[in-house]
Amino acid sequence: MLQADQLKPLFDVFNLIQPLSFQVTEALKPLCQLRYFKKHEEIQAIGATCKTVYFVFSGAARIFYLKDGHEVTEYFAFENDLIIRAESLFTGNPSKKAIQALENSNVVAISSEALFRLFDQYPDLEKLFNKLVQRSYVETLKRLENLQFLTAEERYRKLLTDHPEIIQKIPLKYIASYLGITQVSLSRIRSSLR
Amino acid sequence: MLQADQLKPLFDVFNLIQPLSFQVTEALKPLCQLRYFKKHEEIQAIGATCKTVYFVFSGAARIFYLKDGHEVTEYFAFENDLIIRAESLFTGNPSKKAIQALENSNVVAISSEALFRLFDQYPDLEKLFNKLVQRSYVETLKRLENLQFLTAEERYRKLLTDHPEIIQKIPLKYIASYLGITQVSLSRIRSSLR
DNA sequence: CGAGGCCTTGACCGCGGTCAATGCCCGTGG
DNA sequence: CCACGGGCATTGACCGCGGTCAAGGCCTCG
Repeated sequence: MLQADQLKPLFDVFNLIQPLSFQVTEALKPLCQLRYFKKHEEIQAIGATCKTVYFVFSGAARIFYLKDGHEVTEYFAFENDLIIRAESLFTGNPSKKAIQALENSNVVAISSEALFRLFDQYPDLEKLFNKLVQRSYVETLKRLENLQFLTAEERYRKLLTDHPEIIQKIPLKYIASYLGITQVSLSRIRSSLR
Repeated sequence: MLQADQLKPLFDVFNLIQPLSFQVTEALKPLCQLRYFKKHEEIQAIGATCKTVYFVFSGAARIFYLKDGHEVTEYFAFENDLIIRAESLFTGNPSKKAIQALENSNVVAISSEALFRLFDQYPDLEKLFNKLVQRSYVETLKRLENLQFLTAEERYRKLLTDHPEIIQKIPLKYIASYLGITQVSLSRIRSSLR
C-alpha cells in the first residue's frame, strides 16, 4: 500500500502544471497504484485496450509496436513522464502498442475510467489531464517535423542536444527505431561524428 | 454578421462529438466570426502567436512552414475540420507556421482566450474542445507512424485510401512535402502506379 | 568458458534527392 | 483571338544516404 507522502514528488510536478486543491489531491490519491516492474518486463501487452494512465515514478519505460516482425520504439518515458497510448485511450480501440520497462521501475497506474469519473466533480483535475495531453501532442508534433525533413544524422544530433538522457541510458537498438533508422545506420552515424 | 442558423452544420458536427445544451450553444455563437478568404490568401502569418481556433466552414486550407527556403505542408483541413497550431496555442510561443486558404473559403474564427474563458461556466464546451484536440493528436500519431517506417510509395498509397479528397483537390507540390518527399519523387511514384 | 545479445564494420544496392530540360495549362495583354 | 509568360507536372541523368546481408568483436550472464 501507499505510504503517506510517497507520491509527493509526482504531485509536486502536477501542481506546477495545474495547481490542485487539497481536496483534489486527496481524491486522486486513492486512484494511484504504485506498481513495480523489473527491467524488460511488460507493463501493458500489445492488443490490450488502453484503460490506464501511467506515470514513471522511478526508472524508465518505452512504448513500442511491431512492424514487419521487428520492434519500432515510439516513445521513451523517464521520471514523472506520462505514458498513454493515446490512439487507444481516446478511441477505445485495442492498441497495437506495448509498454515495457527499460529498467527496474516503479510506475504509478491510474484507472482512466475512475480518473475520468472525477472530472465533473473536480474541473481542475480535468484541466491537469488535458494540459498533460496537450504537452504530449506538442512533443509529437515536434517529432513529426523532425522525421519529415531532417536527415538521420540531423535527427540524431537533435536528440543528443534535446534529450541527452535518452542517449545515455537507452540501448542503441531502441534509439535507432525511435529515430526511424536501423541500428546499423545509427552506428555509422555515431562513428562519423568522432 | 451571422445569420440565424448559418452555423448549424458545424454545430451539428460538434453535437456528435460532445452533446451541447442550448445554453452552451447560445454562449458559443457570439464568439464565432465567419470570415471569407480568397484562394491562396493567408489566414494567419508566420510569426504570429496562435490565439484563434479555426474551423473550415467551406473550402480548404493548410498549415505550412518554411524549411531551408521552401514550404513544408503539415496539415490539410476541409469542411468542419479544426485548424490550430498546437505548438503555439498550448505554449504561448510564436508559431513558425502559417495558415493559408487553398480555395475560396469560409472560415469560422473563435478567439481562444474568449473560448477558454467560457470553460469554467460550461464544462461541456471544455470537453468538446479537448475531444477535438485528442482527435488531432491521434491523427498526428498516425502520421508519425507512417513517416517513421513506410516508404514514400507506401505513404502515398495510404493517403490515396485514407484521404482521397486530398489527392483529388490539392496540388501535388503541397502533397509531396506533406508526405515528406519532393514533387519530383511523387511524380515518379504516381507514374509507376500506372 | 561457452552462448547469446548488442554493437560495429564492410560490401553492395536501391530509393529518393538534386539539377536541368521539356511539356502543359491557364491567365493576361496586345 | 493568338502570343506570351509563369507556374505546375513530368522525365532524364546522376549521386549519396540509408537499407540489407553477413562477418567479427565485445560484454554479460549462466
